[in-house]
Amino acid sequence: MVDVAKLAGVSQTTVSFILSGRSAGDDRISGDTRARVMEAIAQLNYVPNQAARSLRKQRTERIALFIDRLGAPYFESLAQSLQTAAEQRGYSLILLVGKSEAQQRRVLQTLQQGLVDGAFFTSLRNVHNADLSDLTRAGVAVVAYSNILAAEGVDCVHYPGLEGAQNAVDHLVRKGHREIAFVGFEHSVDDQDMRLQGYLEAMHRHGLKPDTTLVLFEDWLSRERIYETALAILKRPDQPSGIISASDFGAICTIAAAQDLGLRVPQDVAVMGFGNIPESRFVRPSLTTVGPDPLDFTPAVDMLFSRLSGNAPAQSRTWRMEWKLIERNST
Amino acid sequence: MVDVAKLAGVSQTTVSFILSGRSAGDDRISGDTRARVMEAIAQLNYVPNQAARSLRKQRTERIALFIDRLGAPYFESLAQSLQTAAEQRGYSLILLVGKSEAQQRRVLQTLQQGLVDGAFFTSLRNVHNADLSDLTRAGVAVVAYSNILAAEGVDCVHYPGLEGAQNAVDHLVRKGHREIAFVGFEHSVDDQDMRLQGYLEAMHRHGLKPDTTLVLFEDWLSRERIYETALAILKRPDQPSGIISASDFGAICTIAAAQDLGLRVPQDVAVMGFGNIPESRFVRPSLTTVGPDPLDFTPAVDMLFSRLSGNAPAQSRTWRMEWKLIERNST
DNA sequence: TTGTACGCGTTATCAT
DNA sequence: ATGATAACGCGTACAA
Repeated sequence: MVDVAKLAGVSQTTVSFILSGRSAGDDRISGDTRARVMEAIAQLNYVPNQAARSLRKQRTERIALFIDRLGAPYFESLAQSLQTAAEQRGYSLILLVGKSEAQQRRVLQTLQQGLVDGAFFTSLRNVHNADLSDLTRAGVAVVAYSNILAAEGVDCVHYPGLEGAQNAVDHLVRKGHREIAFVGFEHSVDDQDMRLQGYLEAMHRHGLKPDTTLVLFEDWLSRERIYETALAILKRPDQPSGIISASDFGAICTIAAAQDLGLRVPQDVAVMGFGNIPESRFVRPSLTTVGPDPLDFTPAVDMLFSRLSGNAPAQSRTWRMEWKLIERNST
Repeated sequence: MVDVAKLAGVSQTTVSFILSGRSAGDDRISGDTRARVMEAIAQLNYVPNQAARSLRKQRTERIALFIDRLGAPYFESLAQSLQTAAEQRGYSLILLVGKSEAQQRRVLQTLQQGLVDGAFFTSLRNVHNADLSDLTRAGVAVVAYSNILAAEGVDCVHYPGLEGAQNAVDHLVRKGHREIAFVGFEHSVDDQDMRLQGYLEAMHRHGLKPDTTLVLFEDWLSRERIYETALAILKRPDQPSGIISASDFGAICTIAAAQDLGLRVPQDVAVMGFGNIPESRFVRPSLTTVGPDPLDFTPAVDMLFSRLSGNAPAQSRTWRMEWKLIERNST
């Protein structure tokens, strides 16, 4: 910046003023000076240094979206919404990925160190209330996609896992099924997801015997593992006639397993999933699923930016997503 | 840091020394002082400020992976490799997403402003040689996944799109097909991808008439659009008996379109894709595809880190990926 | 309309 | 074994 100033024959202050944009509607800098400075900037290929700017302004003008894996389409539209909203407000979006506990803790630490002004957490196993409080205390705006996380000043997105699973069971019962299996994943002590509970309650209500298989959360990420699990279930003597998979991902692998055993879907076994991911419309048979439709995260994004601009209440707010049962050809 | 120093009764310099880890094998700091400082840090919940550290050290100890969309599984394992390698070396990984030209340019700018020390570019339409040169000039280590990008000091990952497409055609011809269509996407002037060229050359070699449909690059991201495109092709009077889709994504939608028209895959129409994404194994029929197997990006990751540590040659290096034809049940 | 001077929170050099 | 001091590059209150 000093070099630019020197070349333009002005002081560094003037350059800074021009770049900070505060001179935009201002009458501070003369058109002539301005032109000379811009010229010098172009000539020297100058770009302001973010670290210095952040240090001085005490904000980064960046936000982060924290996910546990790439390649999961459910949060793709959230990322899009966040990025669009961020750009409109002069922020930029970065994505942070953490799968293992160690990775997630490392990411939390970089967040603490002031990497961004605001962060959006998707449902992550190793992030706890205390972590979120630490962040808000450090002045970071936080929104979390979770049914159980709760911390002062942290806004939450809730999702109807309980009701969704109940609807799924009701749907299959309506279709005449009585042996309905549930394939989900093990949660930690706290069952934040509630899909398993919804399944159990609905089965009980219908007087049906529950039949649950829970894979490890880590394995939930692996198509191979779910395929094998489905295969095992479908080979049992008491083979169910309906399978509810806790994710569309899993449901698709389950359909593959069924077909490989010579079973027709939905005639011999009905399969449904959760999430309404784009893929669910383009597998054959297309997948009956419980999920958002359309997938619009705007309210959640707005919560984050209202916190960033400081006009959000001190207490937490909640936005509850809606999930519908979308009937297609797999049930 | 001053607060910590005060509480521990030492100078700020000492605290810095302890935190920078330089005292590790050193006899500089006495065990006693060290303990007092750590105690104070814990008590005050102190975390060092990244912006200040970056400003002073002139490096961020961060690297970035630049992709054009979430939810595309092809680069998931690259992200994993990068993150693992980064953590081993004390770096952290952030993901940058840019789909539209405007977004990609904005991301390039934040990169220029010193967001990271090194960046890995996946094949992006609006990033050009000049952009990469600008970055290297700014001291950023750059590796690019691209067949045509080339800039001094930028390492590249090449992929065999040409040969891959030729193999695809050969495979279908061997299976007895003569009407083979290619569904790809429009590239900019420069055809960096080479899959179209490979298809054309192989068709010519076999004395077959090419039949290509190119969707807009933007539409390539949309399953709906590719589904419709496939539908249109399969409804033509001169319906092809084999379709090569430039991505597994597209191939899966093509299979759906075929099945919706009552066509059996592969008996009535054979379909194949590119990429060998995990999903390709778990759709039914499973997908014949041309792609890496296993998907191992280690050499590319090593190139980036050797640049970061400064022991890389000034000129560019190249690593050429291998793609195999993986025959499954869709052909 | 422009310039001077200071501080943001670190690390690094040097002196003690 | 520890401390004083000077940058790193920028934004802004205040003076001119």
